[in-house]
Amino acid sequence: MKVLFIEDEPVLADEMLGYFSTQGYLCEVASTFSGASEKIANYAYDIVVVDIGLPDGSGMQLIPSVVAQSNETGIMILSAKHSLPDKLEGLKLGADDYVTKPFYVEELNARLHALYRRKTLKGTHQIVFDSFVVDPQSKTLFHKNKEISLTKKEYQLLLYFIVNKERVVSKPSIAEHVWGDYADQLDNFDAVYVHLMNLRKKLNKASGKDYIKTVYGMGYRFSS
Amino acid sequence: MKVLFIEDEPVLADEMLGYFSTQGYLCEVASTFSGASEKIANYAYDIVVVDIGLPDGSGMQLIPSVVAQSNETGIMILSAKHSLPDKLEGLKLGADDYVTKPFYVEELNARLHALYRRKTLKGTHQIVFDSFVVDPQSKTLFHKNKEISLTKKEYQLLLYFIVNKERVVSKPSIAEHVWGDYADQLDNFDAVYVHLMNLRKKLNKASGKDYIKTVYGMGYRFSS
DNA sequence: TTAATTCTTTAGATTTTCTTTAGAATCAAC
DNA sequence: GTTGATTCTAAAGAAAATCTAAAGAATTAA
Repeated sequence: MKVLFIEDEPVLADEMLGYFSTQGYLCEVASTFSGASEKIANYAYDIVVVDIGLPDGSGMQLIPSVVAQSNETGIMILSAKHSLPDKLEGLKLGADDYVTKPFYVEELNARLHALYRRKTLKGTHQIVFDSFVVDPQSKTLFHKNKEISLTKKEYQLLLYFIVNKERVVSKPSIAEHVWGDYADQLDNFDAVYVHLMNLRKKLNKASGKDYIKTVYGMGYRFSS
Repeated sequence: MKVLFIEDEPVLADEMLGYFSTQGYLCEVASTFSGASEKIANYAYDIVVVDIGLPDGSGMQLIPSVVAQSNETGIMILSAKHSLPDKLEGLKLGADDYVTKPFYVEELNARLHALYRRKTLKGTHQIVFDSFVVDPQSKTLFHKNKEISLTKKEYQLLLYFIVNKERVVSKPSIAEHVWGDYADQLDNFDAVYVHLMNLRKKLNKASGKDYIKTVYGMGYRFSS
């Protein structure tokens, strides 16, 4: 689970980072409004924990941008006890829950867990391109209501192509994003080739169209 | 919505009663452990709000009896700020959420609303899929009026599949939801496998159909 | 045109994941 | 406590996915 903590108090930020890292969360911290904005715009998080009181702006204003980015991301508000109107306002803006400062990290942990569970149950957000539909929930691909079974690697490849639609992506960057840290262990790009071709064939077979075009010497471009 | 407030402080009890009555709730108050026990045993509530600190016993001990009475009833704990262990204990016993004293009634209101929504989603009466019927009350499964005996784990598995019908659920999420906090203690997923296969066989034997399909590398999908 | 590079395709080896079975440990009812 | 049912562990075999390798095709650059 990937969590972004937006908190300007270094002591509290450190405590949360320390605790939740050991709990197996993938943690990131932003200490300013602008820093948080940038992270929200560029990365996807399962949960964003936002402190309302920030030095350079109200965390409240961050909530809509999180919602806009992905409504699968859970939003947890941290706020001082006496600012109830803030909390209610936050919930209205799309936050899912809030915890009052001061609090025990264990309590926040319990709430984050509950929030995550609730969120993962929902999220029927689907990605559409041409006559294809990708359902991230079930990690399946449909073409005109017919399911096209993809292997894990093929699915990840497809997602990376969709994210970079109409752009040329190089093999090294594909390797890095689909294979992650283990990309170096691949002696060559044979595996990339093979999975790419398999995905290409499946898409072609279902639709009769070539979605993945080769850009010789550069990489591949996915376009509809 | 019918709510039982278990609270011994008259001032707070009055405040809640006054506020929630105007909000259109059907409210009842119990100020002692014994009084609360009696009400729980004899009436059905949508939500029970229970204060942990009561003069003649811990509200904690009331939780199991509420759960036993009906697992459709939502349970909200009220507790002092410094009694975190109590709260966690309460959640383990089956409570759904908690609010720390002191609190604003608006906050409690927001939480009760959220809790109610969550609870009513869960479906109460009987769950039907194909020629199967699940009766959550008695926790039994029927196929064309013939009872199919399920073990506890198999029943929980089935329920989790039904909730996530037509979606792929991963083994880790199955482990988390069926085995709960103890999921980590399972060294591997052998147990998940075994119970899953047993359930699959029972469903298949009764109906001749395969309801649980394997999605290689992803998990399983339950579909009718 | 030719050589070098990059890409495609295929087949089989390797690894991972799933199924099945059997028996040990645990739990619950008597 | 004893018994029976349930749950968990372990291990072996099956199935699927992934990777490797190698040969042929396409593209580019000299």
